[in-house]
Amino acid sequence: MSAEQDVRQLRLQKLARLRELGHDPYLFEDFPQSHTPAEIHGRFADLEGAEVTVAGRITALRKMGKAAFFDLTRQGERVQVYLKKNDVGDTLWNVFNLVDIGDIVGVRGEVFRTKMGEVTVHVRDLSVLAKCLHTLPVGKEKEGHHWYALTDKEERYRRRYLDLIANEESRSLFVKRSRMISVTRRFLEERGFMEVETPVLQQDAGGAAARPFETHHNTLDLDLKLRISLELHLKRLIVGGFEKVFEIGRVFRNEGISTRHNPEFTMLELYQAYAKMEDIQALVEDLCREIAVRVFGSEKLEVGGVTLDFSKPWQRIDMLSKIETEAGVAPSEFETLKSAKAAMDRLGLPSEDESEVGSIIEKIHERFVERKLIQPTFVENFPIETSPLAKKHPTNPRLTRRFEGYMLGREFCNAFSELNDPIDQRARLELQAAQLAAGHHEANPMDEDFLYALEIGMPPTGGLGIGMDRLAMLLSGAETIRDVILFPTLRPEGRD
RNA sequence: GAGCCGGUAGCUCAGGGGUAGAGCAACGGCCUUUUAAGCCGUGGGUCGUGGGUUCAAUUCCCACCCGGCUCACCA
Repeated sequence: MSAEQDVRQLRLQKLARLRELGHDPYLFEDFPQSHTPAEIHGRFADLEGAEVTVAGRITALRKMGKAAFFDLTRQGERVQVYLKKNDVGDTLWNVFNLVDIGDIVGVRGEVFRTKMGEVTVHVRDLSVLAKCLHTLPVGKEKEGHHWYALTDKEERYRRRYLDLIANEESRSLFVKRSRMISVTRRFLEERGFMEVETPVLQQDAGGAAARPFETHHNTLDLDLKLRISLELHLKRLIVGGFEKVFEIGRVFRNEGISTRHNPEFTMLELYQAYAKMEDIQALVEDLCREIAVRVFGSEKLEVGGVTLDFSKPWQRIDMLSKIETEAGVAPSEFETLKSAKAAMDRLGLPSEDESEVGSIIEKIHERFVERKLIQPTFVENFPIETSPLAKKHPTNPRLTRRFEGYMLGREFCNAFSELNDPIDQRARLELQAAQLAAGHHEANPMDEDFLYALEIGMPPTGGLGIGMDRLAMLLSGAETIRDVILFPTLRPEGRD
């Protein structure tokens, strides 16, 4: 007996026998519970001898003739249950003998402590609430050491429900991710931000440098794209008079998949009227500290051997100055395309396809600076060519009032004082549209309605975008973005 | 897209040109305070898919599929 299909047949037979005994698991609609496993342990002094009800999945089963112990696991918490034939009678004993590891059961019984000292529920009644028809990869565990957990990454991603059952670290990571987003939402609401929802389906997807997914509306016979950012609609709302808005939503980018990229991911964007870049920096500092404290319990987080310190102001660095110290390229070398390409050649980076100084600056920054930004850091003064929606720097028209946030050598946010000059914005979008027409799939399309909105008048505004998956990854120490996305995008399993 | 690594029982893995092994899980038996429960016994595999070489391929070769990592892409 081992082929998984045989196990399934056998368990279906057990299910049939349960029904013959008048115990149909699928007739139960609820199971009120008096305590969680953690409460039973934590309040043992009060509960000893008292009756409790608790339900969960059976994750271990130790039968000993006419008695048995089993573990019930619920929401990552575990409690041991003891059952013996004399206490429950023949019928319930027969029911119990049709139970397997993986089944979901509810029990009623009194709390006691075993000879070995473990707090345990002594069963008087037991209800099978769902049969598990397959062998469950639960593994075993003692003193924090695990045996035989589900480790195959492909299986964990494709069948996340098994991963969540088998790997407590995975379960708790997704709880943390959820709390991060919850804390973020509350943080913004407390500061007067209003949450809004803007269209996912758009005729032209702009606001970021990315290639969109394409789809089609049948009735309208209209080709549509999935959004690549939230930016342009949120700024329309600032024009409309909402002064603090945010959206936490899915965006879609039709690009390669890697440990840091999933085609769909969760973006937070917020816009605050009458605020500038520095105000947004303070907000990011406050938000990260809030998340660190309220989700992870401290202003200082141990991640991958590093202590991330959110208790003090972040370091601010100038992009070009840092490139000079880390890569040895002087700001003056970025004055012409020719000298910038020469600098790239000197650093061993391919320069043939480069047509803009700004792009070269960012590539050198990514290659030589980014990975060194371990503690929370803001990089300021991005080149104008790669920042088509940001206000110009007041004294250097080749730079913008834009910054990105980094920690652990990775980017996680992007923000700027928003460009609200409709004439300048038109010129920059025309340049983008020309690049798009020339085959740069990631360039921004022209958006006449957005420009019309700016012509109505947008107050000076600070904006921010945070990749919430990236942030979850960084703060939790996850190795890949797939570990913080419940169902990451994978190729379909080949039926070959 | 390129390179490297991997895919063997439900899970975690070993093996290796001659019809495949372990632990856990499963099945049968014993066991009324166990906890990686224990003891005795049993079954379980298209070795990712398809070709090729060979008397013989799970093993060697080629192609493909899926995954992982690194790089590229991500202005």
